[in-house]
Formats: sequence, structure tokens, C-alpha cells
Amino acid sequence: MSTRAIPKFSTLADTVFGQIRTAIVKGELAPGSKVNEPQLSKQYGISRGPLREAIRRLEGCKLVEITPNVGAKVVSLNVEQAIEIYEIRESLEGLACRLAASRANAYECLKLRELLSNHEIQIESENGRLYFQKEGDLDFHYLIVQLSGNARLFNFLCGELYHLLRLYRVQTSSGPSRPEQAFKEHHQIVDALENKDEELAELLMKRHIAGAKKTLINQLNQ
Amino acid sequence: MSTRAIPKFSTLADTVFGQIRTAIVKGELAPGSKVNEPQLSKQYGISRGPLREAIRRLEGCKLVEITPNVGAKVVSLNVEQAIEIYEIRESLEGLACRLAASRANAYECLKLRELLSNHEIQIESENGRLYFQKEGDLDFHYLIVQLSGNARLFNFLCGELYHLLRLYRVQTSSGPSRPEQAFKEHHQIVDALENKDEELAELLMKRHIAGAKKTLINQLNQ
DNA sequence: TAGCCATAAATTGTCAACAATTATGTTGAT
DNA sequence: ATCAACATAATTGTTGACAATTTATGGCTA
Repeated sequence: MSTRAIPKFSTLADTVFGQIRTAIVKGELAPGSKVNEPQLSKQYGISRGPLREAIRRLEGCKLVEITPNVGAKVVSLNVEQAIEIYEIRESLEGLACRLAASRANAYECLKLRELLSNHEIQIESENGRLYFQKEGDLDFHYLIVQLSGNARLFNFLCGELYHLLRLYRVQTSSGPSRPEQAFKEHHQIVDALENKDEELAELLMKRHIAGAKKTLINQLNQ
Repeated sequence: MSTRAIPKFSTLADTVFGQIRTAIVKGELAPGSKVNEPQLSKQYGISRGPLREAIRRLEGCKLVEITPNVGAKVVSLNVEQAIEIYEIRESLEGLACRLAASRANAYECLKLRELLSNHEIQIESENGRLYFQKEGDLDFHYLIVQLSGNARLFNFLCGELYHLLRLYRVQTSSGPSRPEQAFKEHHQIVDALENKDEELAELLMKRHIAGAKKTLINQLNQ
């Protein structure tokens, strides 16, 4: 009741879509668990109509899978699907990085360096190490994709694929990552951007992601 | 009435989703036109509930754009978006072709040759020339993506992006294409697949799509 | 005539009830 | 004890009605 009184810029379906997506990505809705419509409609204080629309949007993001007459389940990603996702990611972020290299100006590169500086500071603490591994890395990639200038690419990667990636944080026990290595690679990528070296930028990004893929797969396999 | 009496394996929302998607891709629902819920619900003989779910799925496929409290519009693609789409397509189909080269066996390559033979026959007639330009080309790409073995890649390209590409057929006046050239390039790609030459397969496919992109952009610009 | 405000119509958003299907649990027979 | 069939409960699918918002209409003033 209080929620609808304040802004009302969006529709209930869209609002709840975002809320459920967050719940899934945070693991509050466990992978593989059933999406119960009566329960969720009570929980969010809406009727089943807009809720079902939200679920249909989640289906579009591949965050839930709907079986007719049975209902929706939160996706549960296995190793094979991780490989598929990372193959796509490597290809598209390579593209994004190449485009970014051709378009980024000095100011934007500076902003990237600032972001990396913040990461460096946060890596110091064990807490930050966790943070970096969890969200900081995606922040960097988020910016690169934005700099690519390809809006559709941005929507797909940052609006869909990255949310799926976050799911793996839920499913893996968040084991030790490789923040220093990633940090170094990020700086190399910005170097390439500053030099407007499209080929190198693409190559470095692809290699960077291939490394992350290996790390994830190792975590998933044991 | 007759449609629901026969199978009933699927839900109304899913059925109508497919019907509307076809209508959009065929141009029966013009690009940029408004999606009127009362009208469509009458037309398809369903209530607005499942219709709205179908529209939400279409939104996920980027075939319509929804503005809160205003409604959905069929997307209208301009040159800039064509460039964006083809940048993505070039990258991902390059990936698909590389994966296909690593996985395709002799039988599958034979099937590809058969498909191309059929295309060759159909190119003879002016009618076939149109056919090839319209659907035949996508058939080939469809198969390649299938051979990649990456299900998520398949779903994205064949379940989303290709439908968007078909929209350009509606928006361009279907001007003269380049069937012989494409036909030749297709055979070169199969050559690479037979030789399991991943790098060449990827390169040829990317070049092939870059050519198609140029053709389309020229058509869109005049 | 152009612009603007008030009103009316149409459309979208939301809800609650009903129908159809699936899941659950119990009973009874072998 | 296991399994099948039946009855029951819960969940999904669908509908029509109502509320809120937007869009169209028409008359008014400058």
C-alpha cells in the first residue's frame, strides 16, 4: 500500500519483476525451487495477474523456466551451461572491448582507471577481496560494454547475461578467486583502449574471460 | 475455437505469442504500429490476461516495446540498430561456426551440402532467387548454429535475433540481393567445416555476415 | 485560426472469482 | 508391504469486471 502511494512511475508487474530478479540473483529464491504464484502474490501484496506478467519477463531473461500447467522454476545452472554462457560472453565482450577501443576517449579511460583504483584499495582488505570477486569485476565489464556504444549489446549483456553469471555466486561456495590477476588484466585492457588498439583490446578481453571461465569451471567441478 | 479443440498441449499465452510473432515478422502487424489489447484479444478469441503474458514474452524477444500506461508498439528498426544487430550477429555466428567446425562430422557436412544443392536449384528461377534471399540464407545459418552444440547460443540466435532480421525484409523493399555470392561463400564455409579448420570457418562466416550487413545497410540508406 | 482547458471515450493496469489441470493422500486389493 | 485407483487439495490457466491513466473530442477564449 505504501509502495504504490509514493512514486507510481512504473507498473506493478515491472516492479515485482525487479524484486523477484533480485531475490533470485541473491539466492533468496533457491536455484531449482518452484515459483509459487499464490505465495509470491501474497508476499509482494499483488494479485496473480501482474505477477504472472513478471514471471513471463523472468522467463525472457532465462532466470526461470516455465512448464505449462506445472509452473515456473528458478533456473539451476550446471557446468555445461556455464561453458555455453562463457563461450557467448567471451565472444560478445571481445566485441564490446574492440568497439570500446575504437570509441573511448581520454576522459572515459580515466574513469576506468579510477574504478580500478577503487578496486585496488578494496583488494587490500579480505572483505574487499570478496567484494572484488563478487561485484567489482562485473562493474569493470559493465563499463566496457557501455563504452562499446552498442545499446543492444549492452542490454543483452548487462540486462540478461550478467544476472545469470551472478547466479553462479549462489551455486558455488564462493571459493578463492584471482583478484590480483584480474586486476592486472583489467589495467592491460585499459592500456589497449587508450592506444585505440582494437585488436589487442579484443584479444585481451577474450583471454581475460577465458581465464575466468576456467576458474569457475574448476570451482563447479569439485 | 478449432485451434484449441485439437491439441491443447500448450497454454493460450504461448500459442498466441507464436501467432503474434508470426504476424509481426510477416509484416501483418506493421513496424511502429500500436499493439491494441482489446482488438487483439477479440481477434484471437482470448481474454486480455493471457494476451498480456504473450506481449510480455514478445517484449523479451525485443519484438515489441512496452511503455507503462501507454502500451506496446511493434519495433521499428533503423539503420543504427541494423548495425548493432549485425555486429552481434557477426561475433556470435563466427563463434557458432568455429564451434561447428570442431564438432561437425561427415554426415552433418553432407546434410549442409544437400541444403546448398537445393538452394542452387532454387536460384535458377527468379522465384527461387527471391526465396533464397528471403529464407534460404537463414536456413543455412540455422543449421550451422545448431551444429555448434551450444544450446543457449542457438536459442538466442534462432529464437530471437533471426526473427528480428526477418523484420528487415518487411521494412526494406526486398531489393536485389546477392544470392550467387552468398551461395559461393556458403560452400567455402562447409569446406572449412569438413577440414575442421576452426579459425578459417570463423573468419569466413564473419566475412560472410559482414557482406550481408553492407548489402542491408545500402538498401536501408537509399 | 491557434491554443488551451474541461470533459468524454478509449485503453491500460489490477483484481477476484471460476475452470481446468496437476499434485497429494487415502483406501483397498493383491 | 506395494501398487493402483480414487478422492481431495492445491496450483495453474482463464475470464470478466472495475479502477486508474492516457488519449481523443469539443467548445471556449484570445
